[in-house]
Amino acid sequence: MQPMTDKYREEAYTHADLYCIRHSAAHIMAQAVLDMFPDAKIAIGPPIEDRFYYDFALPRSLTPEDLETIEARMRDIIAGDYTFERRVVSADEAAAIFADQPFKLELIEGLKAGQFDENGNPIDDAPEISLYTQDTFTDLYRGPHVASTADINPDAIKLLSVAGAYWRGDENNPMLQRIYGTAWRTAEELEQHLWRLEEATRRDHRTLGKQLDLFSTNDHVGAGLVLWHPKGSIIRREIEAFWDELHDASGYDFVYTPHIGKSSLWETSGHLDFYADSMYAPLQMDDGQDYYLKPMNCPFHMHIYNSRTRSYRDLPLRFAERGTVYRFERSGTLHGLLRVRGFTQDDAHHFCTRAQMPDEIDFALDFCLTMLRGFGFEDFAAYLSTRPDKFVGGIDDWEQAEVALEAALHRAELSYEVDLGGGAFYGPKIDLKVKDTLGREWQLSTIQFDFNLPERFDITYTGEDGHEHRPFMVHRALLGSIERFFGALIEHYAGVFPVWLAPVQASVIPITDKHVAYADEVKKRLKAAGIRVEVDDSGNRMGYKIRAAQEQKIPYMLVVGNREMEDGTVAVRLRTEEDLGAMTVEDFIARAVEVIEAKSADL
RNA sequence: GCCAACGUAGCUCAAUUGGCAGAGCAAUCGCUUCGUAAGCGAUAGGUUAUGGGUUCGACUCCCAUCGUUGGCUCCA
Repeated sequence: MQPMTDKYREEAYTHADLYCIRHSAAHIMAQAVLDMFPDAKIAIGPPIEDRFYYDFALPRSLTPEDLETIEARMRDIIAGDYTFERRVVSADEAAAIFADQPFKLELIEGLKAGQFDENGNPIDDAPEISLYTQDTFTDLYRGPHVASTADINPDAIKLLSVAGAYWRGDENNPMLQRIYGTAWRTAEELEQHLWRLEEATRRDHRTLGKQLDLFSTNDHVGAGLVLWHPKGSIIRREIEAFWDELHDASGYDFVYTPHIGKSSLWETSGHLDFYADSMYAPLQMDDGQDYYLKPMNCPFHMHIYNSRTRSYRDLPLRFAERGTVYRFERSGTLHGLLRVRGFTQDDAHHFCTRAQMPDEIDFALDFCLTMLRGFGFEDFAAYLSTRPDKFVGGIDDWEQAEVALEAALHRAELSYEVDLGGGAFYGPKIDLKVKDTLGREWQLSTIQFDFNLPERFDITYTGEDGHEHRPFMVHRALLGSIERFFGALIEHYAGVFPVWLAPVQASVIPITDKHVAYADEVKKRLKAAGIRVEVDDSGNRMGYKIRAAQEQKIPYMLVVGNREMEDGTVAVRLRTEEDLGAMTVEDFIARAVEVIEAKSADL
């Protein structure tokens, strides 16, 4: 279980040929853009995961047609078989070469001072300045490149999109135009990559949410505020029922707290100091008080803790709540269910003594994995974030907490990356991401120490020694937000939910109107067994009804005609297109109930 | 918030240079009563996101607002 840092990852990629291919492709693209816009100012153009980009300041906005032109020009340059020639120069020489390229001059200054490299990443030492030239284009780059432009496969490159990006990632800087492209060794690899992109589109939870009638948002309600439709709500209720069941079995106390609280509460918690910008504006009432919609549940839980004296005998104490919180996220950041303004955190706060703390973390991580595995996620990526430069609390507490987090990761046999100094100012944390069937990572769970709020709310317990002590407090969210989790779940399953989550589990399909009464009878019996079932009594033919059920990804289609009516059976067709033939209603119920109770992925 | 694109029927999309807003699916009503992914016909459905402007005339051009999308920034 080796920790793998970002730096290590980047190193590994640097030496791979795809890194060279993409970086070289970026340079070729920059040359193509300069051919088209001789006055263009070029910024940076690094390879990134699966792709590359280059940023430009251009006299006008690029259009999708421009991308085609640029791509065609890139193929010409590739066909030209121009060598990538490396040259080491002094900073002054470099400055002379890039005299009319202000972004490059800034980078050269950075290289000279040893502040950041040619991609704008922070570095320690001043490296030598090397240039690469192909044909008419020269760029700053440490290397390596492919030998010649002809080493790029013209059938394995594609420009993907154009987007705005701030120079050096700082929103106070000018906005540049960024062209994203992708480059691979072979046309097959490119094809595969494009297929993955299409597959991601096919699984898009926003599209599926509409098709399956799961949820919507609405101009009249407000951006980032989700309406859960009946079918989406069924899934949510199943998620929540499972969540309740596990929490009940694991020593949690359930709590409920209000949606708003007085300004003084958020002053005490510090939220108004740090996060006022992303909180909804206050409700100003006649009592002279300002009330705020809650951006977090913690302050309320603090007050529940503080509502009486606590003994070490009470600890560990675990308050759990699915609390709906509101954050006024910047408009440009909203995205389907994944980034919204009103969402339900599956929150819990653990309070424990110093001695209990390591076990408490073990417990929290185990619990987390149990829950996520229950939803069919098997592949996890863990991230440990440690103490930043600015922090509150004692260094000893931080160190013990970090040790406990790391030990829990080892015990759970999770590989993880360490983000040194990446923790929040109030405590170190573990973030857990799940990988879906396409290998994409979804940030869901977090287990996070807090050395700030216990202090601010002055929470204590009476120890064995009769004195007051400060408990350790841990925030913990497993699914993160129910909305975001739902989005991830939709995409993970591509809307083809396991039976226990499927909004409609069985569709009874009468072949003609004569069979509707029997279909209703079947429905009644299935319903009594707790199966979510509907009868398709539309005037359509059987084939049409099957198609309709198939499109709604309903797991079981129960066809009933004369034969079934006489025998008291149903003809079972699965959404996998497998035909199980006729079986008695009791047999079907037994099978379905077993699958549902086991939360099985199979039908 | 920033850059860019977009917003037409419940859904997916058309509509020539500014000149009568249309199709498929879904819905409704008929006909059909059918054996494992779309039977036939008819009807209805619109202040073209909202508000303003230019014009004889605006879905089309301009401005503002709201929303969506791709990114950037942010994400307690």
